[in-house]
Amino acid sequence: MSSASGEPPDRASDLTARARIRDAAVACFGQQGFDVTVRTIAERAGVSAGLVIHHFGSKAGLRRACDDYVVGLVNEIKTESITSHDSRTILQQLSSMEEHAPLLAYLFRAILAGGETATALYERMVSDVERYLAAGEAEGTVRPSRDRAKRARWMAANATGSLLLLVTLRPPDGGTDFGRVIREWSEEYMLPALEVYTEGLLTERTMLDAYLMYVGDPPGGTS
Amino acid sequence: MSSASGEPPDRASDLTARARIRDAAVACFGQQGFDVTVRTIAERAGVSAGLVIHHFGSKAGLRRACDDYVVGLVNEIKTESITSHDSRTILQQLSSMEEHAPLLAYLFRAILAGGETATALYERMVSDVERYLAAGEAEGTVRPSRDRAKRARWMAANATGSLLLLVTLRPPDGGTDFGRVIREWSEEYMLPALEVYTEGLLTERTMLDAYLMYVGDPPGGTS
DNA sequence: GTCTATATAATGATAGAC
DNA sequence: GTCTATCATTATATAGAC
Repeated sequence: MSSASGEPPDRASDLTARARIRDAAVACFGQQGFDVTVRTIAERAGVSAGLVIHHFGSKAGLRRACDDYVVGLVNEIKTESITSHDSRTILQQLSSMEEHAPLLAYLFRAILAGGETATALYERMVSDVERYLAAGEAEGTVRPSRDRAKRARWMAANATGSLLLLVTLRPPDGGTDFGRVIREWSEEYMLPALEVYTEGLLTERTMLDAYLMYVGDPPGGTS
Repeated sequence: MSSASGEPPDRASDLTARARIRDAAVACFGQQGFDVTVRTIAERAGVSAGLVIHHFGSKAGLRRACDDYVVGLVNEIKTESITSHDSRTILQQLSSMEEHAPLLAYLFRAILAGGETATALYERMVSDVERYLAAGEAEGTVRPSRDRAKRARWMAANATGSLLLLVTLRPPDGGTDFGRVIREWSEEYMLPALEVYTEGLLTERTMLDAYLMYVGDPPGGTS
């Protein structure tokens, strides 16, 4: 089913200048944000600025191509890890692999910049969290919530947002080292998070009950 | 101690074009980020672009002036609320006042953009949270943490980060309505947060104990 | 396919009239 | 103090040679 002998394999077509430009763009966008110039990207890819436009039409076109490429890669990684029954969130999965650091950086730049792709990627993270919460509840390690979807959204927002904050507040000279950021994040927030998740934060139920009352839910359940 | 009768009051000097430009800049920066053009700001202030530069030297100078102005205002509000024994975090205090929406928007844009001012403002939020945690522990409503500073940092990061996320992900056509964002934030995250804070998330201590062991702390305390 | 040279547009900043 | 007109720079995008 392959071609005639002696021919190079088909996927070598992904090593053309077009692919090199795309890879360079993902790296540049991730490290320096979407304000990088086309010239910088071209230099990194070892081509001229004109060629970049020639292949992608415009800088916006290049951005779209990068979005598609990154989303596709994330999908691949997700699929792969699902079939291997890996029960970690997409963030954990990605951050655990050093080779995916550029991907992660791009992802966070995209979220930082807003827009449709950012929303889509974030929504995927939310549903990941919800799935793992459901699994935890099923096996009895996670207390059921009155609203699992909201809890998932809250936890995803906290994780993503606090990481976002680390990325933006520490302006690492000239380029974001995502491995470092993730390490810093887990070292800094693991203890307080586990503490509150295990033992709670408040000693009284008054605030929760007051809120439940306020939104019309009877406090204490039905029993 | 005042000047001769008939003169206009001194603080009228804050209503000059310079002040109008500064106010317009704070609003524009807050709504659209720091990429807004000087011309846009000038138009909003009702003056020419040249006058903006004339008063502030450069766009960077204008940015600095806005930073100083906003930090000053935040200080005022903080001082005011401290003397009135208001026990809310700076975020809560600011968000409760509709008239401060532009301030909040600017603050978050500054954090989003990174830099010294952002770090300073964020550190202030962190120490706010730590102070309120200490007060809660003192009056017995908050469970003491093994590391209060880290807990404060974690909670501040979650609150600020999740809000940041809302701001960036919902690209409100042409300008961020911070009142709406804050309302959405509290409606969305209040229940899951209170739930976890009151009842905890995990049913077992295994993860926490394993972590404490890992970092060298004996689980379960000293008794 | 790829490069060099150039057109075009936007923006920050300057100069000088009023 | 304020405006208009203009400059200088930078960046995207185009045109045409090779």
